[in-house]
This record gives sequence, C-alpha cells and structure tokens, in this order.
Amino acid sequence: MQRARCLAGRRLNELARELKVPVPARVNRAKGWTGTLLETALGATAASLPEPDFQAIGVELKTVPVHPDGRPRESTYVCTLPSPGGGPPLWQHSNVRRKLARVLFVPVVYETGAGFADRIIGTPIIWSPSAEEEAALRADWEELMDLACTGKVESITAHHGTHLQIRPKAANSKARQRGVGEDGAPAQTLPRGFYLRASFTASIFQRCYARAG
DNA sequence: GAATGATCATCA
DNA sequence: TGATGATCATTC
Repeated sequence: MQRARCLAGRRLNELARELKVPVPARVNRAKGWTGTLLETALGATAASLPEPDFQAIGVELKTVPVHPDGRPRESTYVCTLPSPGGGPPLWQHSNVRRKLARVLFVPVVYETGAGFADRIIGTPIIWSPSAEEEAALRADWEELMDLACTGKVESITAHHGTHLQIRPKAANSKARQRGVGEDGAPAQTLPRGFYLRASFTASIFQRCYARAG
C-alpha cells in the first residue's frame, strides 16, 4: 500500500520512462499495457499464472480506468468461466472467490480520448468483500454457474447477474474451448469470463473514499 | 492454444 | 453516454 500510494498522482508515461518500459504509440493496441506497467511498478510476481498477483500476501492487483469524477469507465475482468467436470460447482472452491478475497484496486484517471501522457494514477484501495458483498457475489455466481453447467451457457448474456456477469473472453468470436452444450453434453463453446460490473466497483470506491475522506 | 493483462467498437 | 459483445498484445 505504501508503494501504491507513492504512485498516486503520477502520469503513466513518466512512470514508464522511469521503469524503462516503452510507451505504445497507439493506446488502442495496448489494452493490457497499463496493468502490466503497474505490476512492474509494484513488483507483482505471478504474471500469466492463475494465482494472485502478489503470491506471498494473497493480493490480486486490478487497475481500473476511471472518469475524472471517480466512476469506473469499464467492468473489471475476474477470471475465466471454468471448464466442466468434477461434480457440482461450489462457491467455496471457485476462482471468483479466490481472486476477490483480497484486491488492490489502482484507479487510472483520464478523460475520453486521452493518451498515456494524460492518464494519472489515483489513490489505491485495498478491498475484501464484506459479508453482504460476498453473499451477493455468491448468489450471482451460483445462478450463472447453474446456467453454464446445465446446457444453457449459450443463453447467458451480460444482462444476467446483479454484480457479477459473464461475457466473452477470447481472441475473437470464433474461438472455441471445451464446454457444455445445449443438451448438457460436452461441446465446443466460446470462451467466457466473469466480470465485475462497473456499478459494483463504483460502490466499493465510493465507500472506501468516503471513509478515507 | 491458453493463459495473463484489459479496452475497443458498436448500438441502443 | 453507457453497457454489451468483440477484440488486442504478450507470454509460455
């Protein structure tokens, strides 16, 4: 948290220059660049592994694009929809619960159309779900997993779920992976992932900033 | 190809 | 403008 707080107020291109990380010429071709830059700046260790970013302390790092007024600009990716197999899915064993057990949110503030030079790191937040939040996430997860495991995965849209939603997470719309088909039998389906709605992260940010002043 | 990191492009 | 569905770069 000390290291993250030290980054608040910094511009992304300045931070990149200090870390000797090249700044992409086009923002729309560098979707993951900000997240990777913050991982480098904070010393995250589990890049490209299904583990918390900071393994030793069990913390997941999420950079969140926000409007100048502090509202998240986008939903937040959590993890992939698991492949089928191994009995009924249990919340206690889910990757969603593991990933969200402890999260360091780092807001990155900018106006529409801004380049990396005009994107500024905001005040970081360390968050764990309250009992109420976990119950709500669990309810969404169980509803979505029930659809996904009973042959209705193709009927799932981003409209399902109050705080947690399922959306495509793939190189393109033609990508396929092992999944459950219409009849409940194995089939090739579009890879999907769990995302936190922007309204959910907005409520987290609002509560944390209200408490901190 | 599958995982990580997310944001883009489109349309209501 | 905001949410959904689609997509991009990199690494292993």
